[in-house]
Amino acid sequence: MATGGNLREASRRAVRTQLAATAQSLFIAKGFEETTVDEIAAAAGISQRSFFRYFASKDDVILDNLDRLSDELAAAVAARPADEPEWDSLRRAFAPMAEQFADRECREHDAAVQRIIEESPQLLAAYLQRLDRIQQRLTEELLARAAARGPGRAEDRVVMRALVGAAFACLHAATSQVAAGGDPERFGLHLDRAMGALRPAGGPGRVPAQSR
Amino acid sequence: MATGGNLREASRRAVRTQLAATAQSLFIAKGFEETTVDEIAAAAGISQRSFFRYFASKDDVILDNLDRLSDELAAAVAARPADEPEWDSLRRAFAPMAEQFADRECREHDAAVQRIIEESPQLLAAYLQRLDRIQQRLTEELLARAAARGPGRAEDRVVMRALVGAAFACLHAATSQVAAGGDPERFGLHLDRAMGALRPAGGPGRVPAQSR
DNA sequence: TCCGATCTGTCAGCGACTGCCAGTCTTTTG
DNA sequence: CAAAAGACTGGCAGTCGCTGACAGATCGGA
Repeated sequence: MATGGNLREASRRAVRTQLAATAQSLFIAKGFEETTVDEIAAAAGISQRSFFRYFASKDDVILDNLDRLSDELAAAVAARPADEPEWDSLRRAFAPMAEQFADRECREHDAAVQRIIEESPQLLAAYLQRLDRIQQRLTEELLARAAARGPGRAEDRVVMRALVGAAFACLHAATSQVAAGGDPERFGLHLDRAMGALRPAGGPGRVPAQSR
Repeated sequence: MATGGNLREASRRAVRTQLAATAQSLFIAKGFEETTVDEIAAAAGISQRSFFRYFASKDDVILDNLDRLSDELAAAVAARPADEPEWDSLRRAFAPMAEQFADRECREHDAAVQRIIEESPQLLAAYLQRLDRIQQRLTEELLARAAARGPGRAEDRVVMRALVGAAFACLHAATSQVAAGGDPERFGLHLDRAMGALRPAGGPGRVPAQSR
């Protein structure tokens, strides 16, 4: 049960990685929508049917990283002190992404992937929808955190959702800038500037209760 | 060129409206993804091929209102004084949508449509992508407005994009709340609370230059 | 009345995606 | 070691969204 399952699991992951790499180079060469699943499968030496056993959809080849990102962000937010302003917790949770863009190796690759995403309306749509799901998850998490701290003002789901959405708007703005030809090295700078400009007021950074 | 084209145009619009109504009732009854284009076309008494002559895609039956919304928002923003803080201009531009939700007639219908959108991942994805395009448009518009006013700090595309995205996050949060079973009448209230809580600081509401 | 523009349905086809079946290969078990 | 169990694969057929091409119907204007 130990080695057997892990070996299978590892093999599966290896094929997935190889498949994703093959697909990405095809996308860069021909464009996302101009590349058929048959071509990807043929280039990887498997059948189309098997492709869909590794990825649930053509989009998934590019976007499955977001599932990992969702877990990382949720963990990063959970690791922050409960009394920290939500905006700062989100900003810190985004930090690893900025570090990744600082790495000269990943930088060009990630920018290329982002360019693929933003060049295809279909992919961009799927991308935004996944970001939306991540926002929902983080909203619930922050909501629970706030409720655990002070059971007085728990009902601000809308404001919390907007706050998380605003933070992701900063992230998306910085990412788009990089994809649109901006220097990838400045990603962290863009993110900091945007999140600094939009930081909600109210004391030293707490989200204000407002109009109640 | 006057009446002829208009008559044709009017007829086309009428068919579109009828088609959209037929499709929406089917979506409400069976769900979006469980309803095929063939069924919609049959229910409307036309061929599938003709359906695609009126709507570019199945999504379009639900989402083509967004094109009109895009124009309305752009016009509303353009009508605001150039020296008004961007956040306030956006807030005012959103006002007509709140009024529409105040109308008891449209309220239930719009909430139902929004529920259809949020219940289908595919539709939600397309919806978010269209919102993204509207944001891009408004960003460029506000950017041009800022550049025309003071040619000093024109290059803040990222911050401006984040600002517009944050405003739409407030809009989306309020809309989702309504779709998720919240009282549609409170839409304007939710929107105001969210936009009040996230209003960027810096003087009386101007977006701060920050870290420069 | 006839001409041309427009609208329509039919058909054929592509691409993403799925269910089903059969064959292969590996792992487990008696 | 052989047999049963299970995972992985390819092929086939079919659905659904969507598109191009063709031909017939319809309608407005000359």
